[in-house]
Amino acid sequence: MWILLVEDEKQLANSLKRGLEEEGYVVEVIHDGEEAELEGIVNDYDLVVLDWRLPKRDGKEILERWRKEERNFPVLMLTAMGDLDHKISGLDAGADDYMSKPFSFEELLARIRALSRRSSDITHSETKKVGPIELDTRKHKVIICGIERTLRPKEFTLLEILLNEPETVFSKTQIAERVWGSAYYVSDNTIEATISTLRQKLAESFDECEKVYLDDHSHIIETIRGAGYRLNSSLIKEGE
Amino acid sequence: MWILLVEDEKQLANSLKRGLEEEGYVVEVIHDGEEAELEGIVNDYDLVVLDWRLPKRDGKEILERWRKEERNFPVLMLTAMGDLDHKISGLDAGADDYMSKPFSFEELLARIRALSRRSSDITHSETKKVGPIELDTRKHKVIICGIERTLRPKEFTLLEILLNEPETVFSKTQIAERVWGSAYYVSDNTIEATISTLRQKLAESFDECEKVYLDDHSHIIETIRGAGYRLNSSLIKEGE
DNA sequence: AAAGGCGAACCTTAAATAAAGCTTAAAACA
DNA sequence: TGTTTTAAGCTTTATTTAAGGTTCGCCTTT
Repeated sequence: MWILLVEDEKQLANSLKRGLEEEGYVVEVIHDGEEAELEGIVNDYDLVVLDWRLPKRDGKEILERWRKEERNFPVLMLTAMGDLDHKISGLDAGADDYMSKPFSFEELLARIRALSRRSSDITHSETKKVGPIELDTRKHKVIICGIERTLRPKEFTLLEILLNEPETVFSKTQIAERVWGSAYYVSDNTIEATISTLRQKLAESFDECEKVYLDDHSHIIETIRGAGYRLNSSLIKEGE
Repeated sequence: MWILLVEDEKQLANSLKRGLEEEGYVVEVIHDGEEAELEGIVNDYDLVVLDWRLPKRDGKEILERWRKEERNFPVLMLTAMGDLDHKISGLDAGADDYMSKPFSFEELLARIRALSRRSSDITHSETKKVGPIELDTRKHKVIICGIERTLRPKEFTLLEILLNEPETVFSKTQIAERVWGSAYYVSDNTIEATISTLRQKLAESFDECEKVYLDDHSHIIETIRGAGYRLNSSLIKEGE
């Protein structure tokens, strides 16, 4: 989760940054309106916290520019207490939520969580299907030839990634970042072990299947030596 | 079920809030028109109870603004006795029902139930039935194989959520938001404890049942580790 | 050009560790 | 008073680590 925090009061900005980082967010702080506008156009943040009163550019201008450029990240605006006109104009300009200063950090956190979930709910489709493998995110299950099977959380997310972009090879680093949140503390062996158990479960399901998709069911996830892993490509074509 | 109650008489507002919370609704009270307008734009309530005579903004302005923003929650307006003009203008502005003050709490409840039922056919019918489990929304009771049992508000709402979408796995966050109104001050343990007592009550009821649905009645609500909870799927198919 | 050897990358399994969830009673709330 | 939340110890399950085993590509040798 990558958050841009636009706030000119440096002390406030820093304490928020620290707090958010402790919660596991990646936070970039910008104190200045012009710079914020540019960064927002260039980068695709997951969420922006935007102070409404800023030097050089005010929040409204910035936000309108972003929306014109089709930057659709959720924006949480910070306004002065009781500043009603600004709140309304902010919502008109495309802000998704507002908070009046002063606010508690807990409340900020809650709203950030709510906003990021709201936007991810929309993009996340319910079921994902590639060939004979179907993933039901809502039920948290894989379905192979109609046979259901529950996976453990890490296995599930890993498979989800591979299914999302079949044909793509995912490196260990990419997998670590997307399943574990960071590549930093995850050893290669951890990933290998997870791949291994996932493969076994998939193979078992395919064994029960009437139609034969592959000679060797242990290769539903292919290893590309030195590069990473991907879904077996013959599976993709076959199933469609 | 998340209700916004906009009412400037603080004493009335508080007693209504308490009553509705005892019924298992999550209630947010706002005493002031301006703030109500904003909150209604930002949040997606399931229903709004809106006093028509308010300081700073009147009900009509607020409601018109909401409808312009495509906030389509049902709105129940509260008007002064005999105030016919306001009733008409309110219904024109997009209110779904009205009540004249003074009213009885029971009547308010009845209308809230009617409105929420109307707006989403699935969510709030009088009784809900999934397999052998039947829910009496009005009395806060579960009926299992004809045997009634009263649940506490939190237990009831939680079960209601699971019954509403059987097969779906609900995360702790989702449960917290829908039963407690917000996820951030509810600890995991609170949810676990509620699940635990709910499970025990359900198990006791199933024990008295002649027909056997499950081997182990403590698993009527299944845990999907790392993902959340859902109704036992074998129960669903069996009962239909 | 084939055979053999070597090292890096990868696999597998079980054991150790860590995390998630359960339950009960007691405290706090309303 | 009845309901909800917290706390603590406990159980279950998931994840990581560790160790030894494969496989593959590459380089050397013949």
